[in-house]
Amino acid sequence: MIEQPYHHGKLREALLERAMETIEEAGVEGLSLRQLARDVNVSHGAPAKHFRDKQALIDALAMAGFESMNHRIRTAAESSGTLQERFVSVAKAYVGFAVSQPALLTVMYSTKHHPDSSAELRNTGGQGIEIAQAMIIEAQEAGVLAPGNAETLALVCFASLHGAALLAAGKHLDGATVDDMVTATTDTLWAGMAAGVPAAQNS
Amino acid sequence: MIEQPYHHGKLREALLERAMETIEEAGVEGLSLRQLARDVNVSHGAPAKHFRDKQALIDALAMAGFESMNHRIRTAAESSGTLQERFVSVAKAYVGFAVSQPALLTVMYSTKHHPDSSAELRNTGGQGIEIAQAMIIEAQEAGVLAPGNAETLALVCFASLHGAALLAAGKHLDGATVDDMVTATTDTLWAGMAAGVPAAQNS
DNA sequence: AACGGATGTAGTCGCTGTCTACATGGTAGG
DNA sequence: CCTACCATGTAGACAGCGACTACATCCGTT
Repeated sequence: MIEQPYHHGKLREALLERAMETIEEAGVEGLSLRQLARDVNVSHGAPAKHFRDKQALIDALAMAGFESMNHRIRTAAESSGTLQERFVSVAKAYVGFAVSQPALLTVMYSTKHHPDSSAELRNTGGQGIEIAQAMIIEAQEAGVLAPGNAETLALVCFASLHGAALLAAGKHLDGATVDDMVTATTDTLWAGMAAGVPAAQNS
Repeated sequence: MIEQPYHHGKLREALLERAMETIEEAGVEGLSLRQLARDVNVSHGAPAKHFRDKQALIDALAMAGFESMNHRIRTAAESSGTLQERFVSVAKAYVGFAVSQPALLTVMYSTKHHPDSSAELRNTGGQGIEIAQAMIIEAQEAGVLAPGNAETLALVCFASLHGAALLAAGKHLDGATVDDMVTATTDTLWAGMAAGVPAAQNS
């Protein structure tokens, strides 16, 4: 019989790890602090010493999710190939993350975070857009894409892929494959950005 | 003093109406059957006679949401103007709905509906895509848009606007206006669909 | 007028998040 | 060395929740 030490030692990490598993199995609303405590063999009040709130734990999950996501996006952005190929790479990285951890993505973009966490989350969550924006600017300067407001275009690309990711994560894509969906989205967006907006060009 | 009749009479509708208000004020997780019962002056067990479950009530909310949304989209699709103008109209109708009732939209696209409700919801929720698809086919036949898989393209458009809607609803658009966002998205998508996918054309 | 189903009430159960008081154990200062 | 402190864990309590049950009331049918 192994004696459990009075202090767990790495309770915070253990809670986060187990919580990650739980939300993917049962969703956020299936997450219970008490059950979580039972899962890691600790009293029901112990988690409160590391997360003042249930929401605080969820915020920490979201934060970890953004960091993991940003890492995947960044490595995809640094891949080799043409600008368009790297653009597609980033898109697939994002949607791939979303599909692999759909519940986490929902938590990350949930509206109700603690005020203090919210600022930090917003900051960390915006990095994906910045990377997309940098790629668009680079393509515009290279003449591959038509001129245009890169900030807005990056937001459009991000939003579009975000939508595709959420639909894929929620299994709302009827017949289409996730990969087909991403390819079609990036192709259409890239073609649209390459062509530019006709109305703006006529004036 | 007005005597309350023993039977409420329209309890189901009253519950749905109040629940709509509540989720927009406090989110789905802020919705409590007991509080709801108190709000409409009935006992805490009364709602169970109309919704076996809390989830059943939420499913009913989602269903009502889709019907309301479909109505808005359909009227927008029947507006006058060029195909592109009608396309933008539909997009604005969708995003407008999303922004006006963000919590409801979240509920509508939530993953965990009852199995029986799920089929009905999926059916009702797909109408928006069908409308988009019909418009794209019409534009392709008119030669305004390049040929291409209309079903996939409709899904791409829907997903993109869905993403924009969710970001807008969740206040994740930093500086950009919702209207700017929709305009930029539809412009880019339309231009992309008009140009077609170069890779496919080269072969 | 009597029956029976639909609707609402009241009580209970186990579960939850949060709060409190207390126990434990590592660590730094005298 | 030991003592005081603070972070960490335990144990108990509380109100609120969803769901279930037994019972009350109303209303349409026959």
